[in-house]
Amino acid sequence: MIEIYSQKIDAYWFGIACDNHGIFASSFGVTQERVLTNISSYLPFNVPFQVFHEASAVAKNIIASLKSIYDGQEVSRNFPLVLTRFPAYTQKVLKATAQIPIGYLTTYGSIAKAVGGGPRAVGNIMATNPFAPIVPCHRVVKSDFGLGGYGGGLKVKIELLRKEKRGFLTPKKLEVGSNQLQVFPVEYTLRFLPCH
DNA sequence: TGCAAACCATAAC
DNA sequence: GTTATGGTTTGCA
Repeated sequence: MIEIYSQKIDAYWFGIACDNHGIFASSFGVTQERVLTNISSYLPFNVPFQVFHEASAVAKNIIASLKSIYDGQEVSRNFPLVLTRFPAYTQKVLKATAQIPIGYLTTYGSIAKAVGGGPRAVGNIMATNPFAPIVPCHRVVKSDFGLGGYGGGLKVKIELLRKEKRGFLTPKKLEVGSNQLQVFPVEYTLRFLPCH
């Protein structure tokens, strides 16, 4: 049985769907309804689930981490994401995205270069990211460092990136699989925005 | 700048 | 099987 929990912390609702294997989906947003429908849309249709009013200790803990991520803080914990139900390519893209460190971002095209496939395919996977904000799809932008899109609205994407500013100056390369993923300081995108 | 065409994995039919 | 759909990219005027 998959259990869904949601909880409001400050201005946002955070929610997760999990069982004892791990996390099936996570989400955050302004309204509880939005978060819950979003999460349930990512669940396998043939698996029963139940929405709980009170979060368990484990769930509360994970939700607290989601809030920390939203606040732009470093969260050093291993989230047990259940990825196996997704196509192999989708898994590769999600894993690569998960490796982007705070303070950096990359482009749809860079991910495509690192894991194969094309930029549009990567964009599609970002658009349906079941693990926001654990898999930081807000750290993926266009090749010209324009914002691209964001499920929760571009305002939120900007908000997150601003909080993640760490003052890094130069791009660097990450090892993903047998290839490399180029990442850039978030300032590369923020500098184009008003009042950065 | 702006536009058109190429690109590519998925999901929906 | 086929088609439609993008959170893209690149090239060219």
